[in-house]
Amino acid sequence: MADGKAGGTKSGEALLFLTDEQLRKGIEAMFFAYRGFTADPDRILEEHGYGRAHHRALHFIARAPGTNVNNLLGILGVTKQSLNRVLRTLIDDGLVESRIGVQDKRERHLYLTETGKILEGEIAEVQRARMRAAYRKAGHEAVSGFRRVLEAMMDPDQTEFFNALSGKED
Amino acid sequence: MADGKAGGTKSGEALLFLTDEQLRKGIEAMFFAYRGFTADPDRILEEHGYGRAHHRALHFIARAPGTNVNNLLGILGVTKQSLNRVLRTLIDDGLVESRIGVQDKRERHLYLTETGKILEGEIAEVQRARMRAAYRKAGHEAVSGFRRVLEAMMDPDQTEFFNALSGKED
DNA sequence: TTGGAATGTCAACAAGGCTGACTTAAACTG
DNA sequence: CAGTTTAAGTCAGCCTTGTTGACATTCCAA
Repeated sequence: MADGKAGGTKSGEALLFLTDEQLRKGIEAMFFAYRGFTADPDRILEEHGYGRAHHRALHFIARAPGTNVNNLLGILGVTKQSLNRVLRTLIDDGLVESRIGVQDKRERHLYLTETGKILEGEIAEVQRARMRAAYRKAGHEAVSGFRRVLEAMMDPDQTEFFNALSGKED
Repeated sequence: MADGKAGGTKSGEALLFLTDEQLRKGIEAMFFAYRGFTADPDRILEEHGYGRAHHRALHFIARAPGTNVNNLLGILGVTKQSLNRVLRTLIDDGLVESRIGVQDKRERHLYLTETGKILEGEIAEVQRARMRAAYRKAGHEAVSGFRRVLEAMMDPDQTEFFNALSGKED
């Protein structure tokens, strides 16, 4: 409390003078934007009787086909039991296939079926569409700033997952 | 599908060439960042036996003291029954005060009590701290891009609430 | 061969969304 | 003034998605 505020130091270039008000706007922007971000997927999922948890599973299985359950648990940050319920549904509905590991037969490797790929693709497309539109509205010079702030906001372990998923090149 | 890709056109300045891969990274960044964004508040809330729903109510009451229930419903995008449960708890616990309207006695105007202000302030501070740190890490030129993309991602009605809450000046 | 890891399953529970139905009080309107 | 609409609250019940705890199975590795 006693620290910020006054810019006793040098330049003004590297130092950010962020009022609580500016920070609060950023916070509220995150809140409202996240709602928009999930709105389109939610609509499609609802038609199929699924929720966000199903989407998250589909997304990351699509992203890393053959991933095992433990890895998925780490990424999603939920309990085994919670994920299992969702996964069970997706497997029973024929959207996800669970193959027993070859080297380690305890592990189950997860893949999307053709049906699974269709639904995942449909959802991914509306989500990309919104992202595309947002980038376009904001201007391309906004994109890198957006991404940099988001990455800086993650917890370190989340950042690891994020980077591990990245296809290296951006 | 047949359109994007090839940059047949002029410059390259105004046009964005966004691969699905780049969009996907933005999507995943949103996912992981939002988790970071809520992590600190969640911790504090848990100590008090509250959840995110309580935080959202506290936040917007703090932001717009004297707001009525209907307005809050609009901002939060939940049902009356859902909000009521949370509000009931906060009122019973003495964090929120509900005053009958003067002009319109049907309305209830909501205010934080001193206790409510303390908890809200505590949560707001850790959230601002993370936002501040993220801005600092990302560099100040990233901030405006971040904000512009988020605003562009909102649904129009959410944008309205967002702007209505803003103290005009940024 | 035994300990531990990975997975799955059952049961129970809680938070926080939802819908629908209904009440009360106040305000508005013809 | 009567009737309708609006704001809020409440009751009951449902769903998703998170949580714990207990326990079985499988199978790798020391």
